[in-house]
Amino acid sequence: MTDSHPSAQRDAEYLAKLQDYYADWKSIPSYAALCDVFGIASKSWVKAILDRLGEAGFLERTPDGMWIPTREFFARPLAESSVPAGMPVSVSATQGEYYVLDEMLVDKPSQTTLIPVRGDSMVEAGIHDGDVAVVEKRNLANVGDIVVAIVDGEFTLKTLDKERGKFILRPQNKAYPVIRPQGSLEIFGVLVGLVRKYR
Amino acid sequence: MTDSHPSAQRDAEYLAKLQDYYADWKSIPSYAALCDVFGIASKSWVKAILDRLGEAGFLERTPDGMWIPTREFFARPLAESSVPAGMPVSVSATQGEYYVLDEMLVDKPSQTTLIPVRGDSMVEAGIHDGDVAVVEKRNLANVGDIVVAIVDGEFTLKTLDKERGKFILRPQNKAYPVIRPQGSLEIFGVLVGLVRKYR
DNA sequence: TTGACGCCAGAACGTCCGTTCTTTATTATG
DNA sequence: CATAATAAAGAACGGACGTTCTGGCGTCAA
Repeated sequence: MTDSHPSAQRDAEYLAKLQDYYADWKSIPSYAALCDVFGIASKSWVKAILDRLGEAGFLERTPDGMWIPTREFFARPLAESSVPAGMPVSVSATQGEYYVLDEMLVDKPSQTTLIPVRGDSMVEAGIHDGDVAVVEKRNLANVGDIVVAIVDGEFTLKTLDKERGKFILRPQNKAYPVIRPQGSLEIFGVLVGLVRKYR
Repeated sequence: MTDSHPSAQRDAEYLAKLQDYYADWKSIPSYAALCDVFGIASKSWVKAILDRLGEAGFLERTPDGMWIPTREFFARPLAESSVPAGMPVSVSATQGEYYVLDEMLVDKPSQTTLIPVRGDSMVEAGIHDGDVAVVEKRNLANVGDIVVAIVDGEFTLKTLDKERGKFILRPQNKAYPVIRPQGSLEIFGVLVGLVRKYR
């Protein structure tokens, strides 16, 4: 392992402040503005901090010299269930499991779309009204997949099943009927992820 | 409706180029660099373009005068459920939709962590074994929030409730008992989002 | 044919920015 | 107590940046 700077913990605080700032403004400001963000008074020290964060892999520079965030900048720790309350999360200790939510859920960005879920026909699969479905667009699916099908010109989210050699759409709520499409069944895509926002 | 400028079509091209640039570099460069991006030679015209994109709602300025993208800038294909069967949904894959999910679920990156859910004590709230909880770390929560509490040195995900003036942790599964902590209750964080990955 | 306007280039200017260097306070180390 | 490393402040400077103003085209209507 290469040298881990002695300023690792402090840099983690600075990184946290920068991440929060970026979440608000989607840009990395000037050194002068970063003085306020970091709560320090000298531009040269800000530069030193950014240089270290750059070496640590959280920031890059464009050919013009502008600071930009890297993929690591957006990653978040995936906790083990046994993590104690302390929570240091030092900069150099990044080799744990980190995840970017989009990368986790989206394999093929160009073929993935987000569809809000309406209704409660899939509650028994844990899919509620207001959830957002992450759907990979393709027209082939396997029995057991949850698919977005087009029935009567409307999207519908159901489990794909087979009955006497024909495809059917099975809701996960006993109050809803099984859909047995006459003729062909048009599949828009396959559910690959689900996202819910609280509050 | 206000006046729609005559330069609308050209501005759309400029916007597209800027979106592509932003997807690559995650920043909006200086006017001089934008001359190259847009393929024009005068900074003043770049400023005029950005001013119009700002008026159109695609860009904002920070208090320091720096240009930043707005939510409109990241227009992504969030389909309406009533969309008919045609479905182009061919938004170019180059757009900044890469970090949209993160942005949607995470307000304060530095205080947000991902915790895998184990067990089925919250199934009736649509939270299943294997889901990933997006948790904002703080020790204050309101009654009704779903919180990550620390009980016997282990994380547990429960709904926070109050009973006879004391906080209790209520599972959303009739097979599990309500937890009535003696003494104080240590709250690790509040559930702000949920993510599930299929297959 | 003449303005009026959209589109763009170029120059001028003051200010702010990033860099580097020097200096100071604080903390470890022995 | 001495020494060094760390953490930060501050000044100085050249250049880049954003802004504004002026001017040159092309085009379309009057």
